[in-house]
Amino acid sequence: MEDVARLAGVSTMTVSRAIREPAKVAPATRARVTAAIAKLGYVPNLTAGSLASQRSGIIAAIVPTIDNSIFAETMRGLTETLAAAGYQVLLGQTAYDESAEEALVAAFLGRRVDGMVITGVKHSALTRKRLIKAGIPVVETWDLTPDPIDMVVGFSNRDAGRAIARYLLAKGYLRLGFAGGGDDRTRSRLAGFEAAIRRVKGASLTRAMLPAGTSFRGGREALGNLLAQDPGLQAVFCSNDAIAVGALMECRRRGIQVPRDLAIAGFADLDIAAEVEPALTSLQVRSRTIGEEAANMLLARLRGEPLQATVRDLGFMVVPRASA
Amino acid sequence: MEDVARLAGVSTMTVSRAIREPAKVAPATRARVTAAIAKLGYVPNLTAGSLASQRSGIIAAIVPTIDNSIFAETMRGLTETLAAAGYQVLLGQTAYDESAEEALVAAFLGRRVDGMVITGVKHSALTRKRLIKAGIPVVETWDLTPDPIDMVVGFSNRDAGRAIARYLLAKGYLRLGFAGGGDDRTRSRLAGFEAAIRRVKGASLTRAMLPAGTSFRGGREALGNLLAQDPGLQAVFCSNDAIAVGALMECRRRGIQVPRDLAIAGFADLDIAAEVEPALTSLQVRSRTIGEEAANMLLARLRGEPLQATVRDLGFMVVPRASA
DNA sequence: GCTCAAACTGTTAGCGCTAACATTTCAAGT
DNA sequence: ACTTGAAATGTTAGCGCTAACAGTTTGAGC
Repeated sequence: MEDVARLAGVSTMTVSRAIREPAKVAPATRARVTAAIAKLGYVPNLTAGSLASQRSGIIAAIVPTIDNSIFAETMRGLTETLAAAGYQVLLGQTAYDESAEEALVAAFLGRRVDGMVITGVKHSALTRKRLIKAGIPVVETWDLTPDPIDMVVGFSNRDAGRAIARYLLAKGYLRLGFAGGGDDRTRSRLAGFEAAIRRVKGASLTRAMLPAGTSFRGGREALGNLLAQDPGLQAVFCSNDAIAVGALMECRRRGIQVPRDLAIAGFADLDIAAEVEPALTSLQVRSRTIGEEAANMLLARLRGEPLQATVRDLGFMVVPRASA
Repeated sequence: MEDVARLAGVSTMTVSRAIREPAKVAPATRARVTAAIAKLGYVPNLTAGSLASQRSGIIAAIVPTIDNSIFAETMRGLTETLAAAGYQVLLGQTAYDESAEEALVAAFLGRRVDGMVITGVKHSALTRKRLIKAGIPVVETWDLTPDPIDMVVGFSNRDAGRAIARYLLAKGYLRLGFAGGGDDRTRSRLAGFEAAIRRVKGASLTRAMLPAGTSFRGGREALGNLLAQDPGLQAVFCSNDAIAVGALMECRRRGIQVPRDLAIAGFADLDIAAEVEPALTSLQVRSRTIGEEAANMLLARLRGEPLQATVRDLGFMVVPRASA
């Protein structure tokens, strides 16, 4: 930076300003600085800048996995909205492992990120404590809780499970199955699904629990598992669309007609849901909006604006298609 | 850090050492420091540490998109291997946009990342220049070039296209189609595919180019497009499995039997390829290994070890299944 | 008890930048 | 010419940590 300053005939402070607040530097000076930067190929050291300014310009985002495109749209919404405000997103994956989450949070806080977006509302006590102590804005996503660490944007997984159950029951399916992974949000969906079924006389529930994070293959296996438990099964709710597509493919392989012999419903309404044959009934959540809203809540807090609400419910919608 | 030092009755330097090189601190001292850290909830400021040590402990990775799970396995291999060596991965997405790539590279270099992994071998002149000037280890991936910025690990997309063409031609299919996006690697695959077809008398090629980054829906549309151009088409090579699955679904919808009426082959051998019905013939690339090898090459260079080779060809394999 | 190297701990001087305040410049108003 | 205040630029003092070296302690060997 000193080299640039010398070449442009100004002080380093003016170079710093020319880069970060061009409006505060006279046009002629700015031009000289810009030319010097280009000539020397100077790349400002953001690490030093962060240390001096106490702002990193980085928002950390933690998702279980990016394999599963469920979270991809959320990340896209988040990244784009934050990028427009000059922030960069640092992405971490937990692989549905609480201790990995703990380590990630610690590492991110060590980098003095300006804010954090974290999937889910269930975290270890230590993670919660650290986040609260850090005093940075934190947005939890993809679920709801009356008691967020700081802010939360998402939808009620429990209500979503209940809605799918009611939809299937209303269609006359009574012997229902559930296939899904073991993460916290899936369990909430299952709880809602089960609660709605319990209220209907004659309705039954068969479960096939999969490891968290499974997809197509898991769906195929789960279908076999469910049919082994209850050969008279009428409809299956899969806790994500990848599992549902796997189940659909297994039906095809076994000659089971969907939805005539067995109805299948998915969750998250991924691209693929509308494209498979038969098209998949699914529960649409506003994945991208979750990311955008998380970004907006973060930005509002970073700007010091008072927040309207710390809990933001974006809802969901059952999307009926051919499969159920 | 000073608070911790005071509470433990040592200097800040000893605290620093207790954290980073515990072996160099006497067990009793270490215990006192650890206790003080726990008591105060101290989180070291890695930004300051990076500035002082001139090492960030961060490796940047740039992929076109994480939507498409093609790169997910590579990222997993990379992240896990680097994490074991104490490095963290900072992920950036370009959305197949060269100027976005340029901006990302600049931002990452500003953070003084210790190394960079970047998808593909075609980059803007400015990006190349900056990376070379930065003097950090750089690994290009998912393709090959005799002239890498620094190192490259992947496979020949051109040869891969050629291999698929030969496979289909050997099966007796002569009227071939190609569906794929407009990125550099896809173009290489197409070039190889076309070159192999040209050498066979009577063989023909019909193309449907899609925007880079399309998936299921793009595959369906491309199939319609191809059949409109050549109703007598015998086999289609899709430049990734998502497109191929889309094409497969469109066939089902149109009552086209695969592979009897039309054969379909994909690329990348994603999980889904083996699970759809009929199972998808695909070209397997060692996605995870690419990530692991990229990490190992980076680490070797960071440790100052002499490198065996700067170009690493991991090859590929045609995986015949039911669809072609 | 004494030597001496190894093991441990402390001191000093930045890393490259920016916040906060200080100073200079300059155009407009009198 | 002379004030005046806004605009432009400069100066000073760190941000929180670590490299490099200096100093101190320890214990094995004689």
